[in-house]
Amino acid sequence: MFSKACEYAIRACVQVARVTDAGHHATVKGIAEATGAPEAFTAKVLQQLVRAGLVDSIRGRGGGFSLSPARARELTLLDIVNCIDGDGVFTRCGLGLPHCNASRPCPLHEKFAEVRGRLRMMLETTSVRNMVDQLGEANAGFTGLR
Amino acid sequence: MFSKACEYAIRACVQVARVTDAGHHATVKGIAEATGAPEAFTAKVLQQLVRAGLVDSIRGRGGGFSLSPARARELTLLDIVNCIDGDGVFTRCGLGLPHCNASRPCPLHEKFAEVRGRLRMMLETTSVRNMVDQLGEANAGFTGLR
DNA sequence: TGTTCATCACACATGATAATCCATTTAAAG
DNA sequence: CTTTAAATGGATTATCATGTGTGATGAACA
Repeated sequence: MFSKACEYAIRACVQVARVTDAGHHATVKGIAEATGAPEAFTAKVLQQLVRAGLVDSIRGRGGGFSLSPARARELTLLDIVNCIDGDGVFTRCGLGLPHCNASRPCPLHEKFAEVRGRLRMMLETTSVRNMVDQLGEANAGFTGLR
Repeated sequence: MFSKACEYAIRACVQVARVTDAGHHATVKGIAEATGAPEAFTAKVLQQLVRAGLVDSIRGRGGGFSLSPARARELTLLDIVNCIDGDGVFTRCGLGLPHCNASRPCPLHEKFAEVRGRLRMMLETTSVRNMVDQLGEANAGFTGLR
């Protein structure tokens, strides 16, 4: 469905928000451990998120990544997916036909559009904050999910 | 969403059914041209479908691939997707968490399950025959869709 | 019986994604 | 001012999906 990079990005954002809530900056090392993602690759993905302005970073000792409560409330999974994977998941023809569109639909076009619309809606209405809330106290480390 | 191989497989099945309806056997060359897929790769995908028993093939001169009307009515897109891509699309965690399941769900689990269920339902209720009917007379070559 | 047209099987090549490595920059702490 | 901890950026490698090539096999036809 999504690329690995995108999956790591979503997990990372949730973890960054959690750590920010706890009053610290999140380091690549800590994020990678908590989310079960490779450290170097996580760093790459985080860079993309920072460059796009989705999360903040502070360099140097004591630095790390952060996501303010206000931003975590605004930032949706759709934003993250769009940032890493682009909008291909929502726009590309399900059968891979390059010239398929509303006016010249492939036999699956309508049904696919409906499913993808739901996916998009689901991502658009789910904020990073929602994810953190869902996690709750039970999964103290996120690690528990692995 | 699906692999290229899977997209080609679905397109190929539709074309095979069309040609069978017209009373011929479908050749790799013809299928590849009609569906706009690379010939050698199409051949490979068709082999998988044949081995799995989803379509029939006859070797030698005058041979090719066929899909009887009865089979085309039974054969669903879900069968094809399962044959080529497996069931990962429907079972894998949306965030890529290996230990995510119903009893230990990730924050997105429920919502994802709902969307994937719809996708699955959509594929399960769409037969190759349905696809051929949708195409209709207007797109005589399938090629028109490209 | 040999030529031709077709699938079949397997090896090979290419390209994109995933993952790693290393040097550089930045900033706090000692 | 040196050490240490951290992000950043570029280059490199690994893995896998995608795509190609080549020979073998089978069946019809002349």
